[in-house]
Amino acid sequence: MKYADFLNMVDDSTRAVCRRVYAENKDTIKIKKEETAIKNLEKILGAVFDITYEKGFQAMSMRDLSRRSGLSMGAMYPYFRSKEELLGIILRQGRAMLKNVFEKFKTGSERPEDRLEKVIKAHIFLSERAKPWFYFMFMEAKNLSAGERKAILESEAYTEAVIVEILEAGERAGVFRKRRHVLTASIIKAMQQEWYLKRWKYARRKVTVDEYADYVINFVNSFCLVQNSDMEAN
Amino acid sequence: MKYADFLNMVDDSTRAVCRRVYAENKDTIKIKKEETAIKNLEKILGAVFDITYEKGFQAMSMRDLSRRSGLSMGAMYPYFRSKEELLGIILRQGRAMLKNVFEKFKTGSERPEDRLEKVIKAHIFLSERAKPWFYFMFMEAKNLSAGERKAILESEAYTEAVIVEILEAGERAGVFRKRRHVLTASIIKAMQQEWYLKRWKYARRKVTVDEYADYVINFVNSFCLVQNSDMEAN
DNA sequence: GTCTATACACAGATAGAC
DNA sequence: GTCTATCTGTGTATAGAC
Repeated sequence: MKYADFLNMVDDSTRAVCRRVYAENKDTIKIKKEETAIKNLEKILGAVFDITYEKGFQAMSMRDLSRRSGLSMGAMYPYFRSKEELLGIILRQGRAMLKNVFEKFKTGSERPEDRLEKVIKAHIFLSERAKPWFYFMFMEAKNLSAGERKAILESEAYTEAVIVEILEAGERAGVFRKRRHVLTASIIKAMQQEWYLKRWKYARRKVTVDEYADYVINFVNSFCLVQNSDMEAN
Repeated sequence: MKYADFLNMVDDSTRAVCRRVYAENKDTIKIKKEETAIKNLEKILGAVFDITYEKGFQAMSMRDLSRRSGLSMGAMYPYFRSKEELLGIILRQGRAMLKNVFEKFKTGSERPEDRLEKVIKAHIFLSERAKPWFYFMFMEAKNLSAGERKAILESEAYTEAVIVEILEAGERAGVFRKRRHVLTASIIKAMQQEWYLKRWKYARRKVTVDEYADYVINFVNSFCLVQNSDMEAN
């Protein structure tokens, strides 16, 4: 699977995501006209990601956000009751995106080595497609209320458990070596995170997401596969 | 090399670090008595790390810091001119710790595979010894002034370059495979970061730093070392 | 050296005109 | 729906007593 294939399988365009955000928060968003709401949500969320990437969510003032989004303070607040609620909306949506993709890609193939590759790549490709969301979720996860924090941890545990399950199935099937699968899964997640946490590095070096994903798969297979026949360099 | 061996080779106890912080900032710190200064620096830095781990440096108010450190506002400010300068002092010291350890461990052994192991482990062990410093440096690196930001990037590039150099030497010596060494080095760094970014996870699972470091070395060697089957094929 | 009290800028949030 | 003007709390930093 290549990134181009992935894009054909999911619709996580900015517009589509904002439409979902609107639909799922209709009770708190005070704007009635859907088109207006989606258009402004795009401006607001885009501005949040830009500013947050530069200096973090805490350091972003609502005046910063107003300036960058092109909306006045009075025009923004009908979209959320408080800055903290805005944070919650973004994190909830981000988790939902990740979970949806995992549900879609964790099944289907029969061979464990194919399932592993699909799940790892799906995560990396989604983080490429929705880079600002992933960067945001990681960086702002620490500033959360108890409830939000719990949700993040559960989301982390879930994606890790999916990988562990695949590794165990592969060991039973005799294609993966006996390892400490929980540790392996953690390290795989670290490799995936690297992609969206150090976005500037790979952009500057002109490493594509397909190259990176293939490199990770190769790295993981060297360690996990029983017969180590990765003759293909890179 | 085990963590216990590492601890015998470096002195990065809280006290020793605070002594160095005082020595290197004597021009801006207004306290004359060294003992008083070091004692209070320990309180201040400890409180900064505690609060920052919970909610980030930006969200930490100076009143928070005063309460947690046990010093009044008036008693803290002689140690730094502003909150931003406090940030700078911590980051500068953290970079120096990392650089010192790298300089110490990157040479010595002759065989590239031993050098690689030593450098990887030294980084992980230092991050264990000085966990709050590393977590802090990673999480707060984004909120920096231009000068500080540049220094962080150079520090990143330096540690990566050391690893790349070892991988290249190993390839020339015929012990490491031909790979995209820059990508490998990036991924190794991601594995190292995992240890101090997800400290709670490994603490809860009772994974020791020696276990983690050995697992990483094993993972990396699977990918990098020329295998017996390869040599037979040649 | 360390304290308390305070200056004053800026934060998040809202009211009310249009 | 969107604007400007404004309320009120909290932030960083300092002055001056002890």
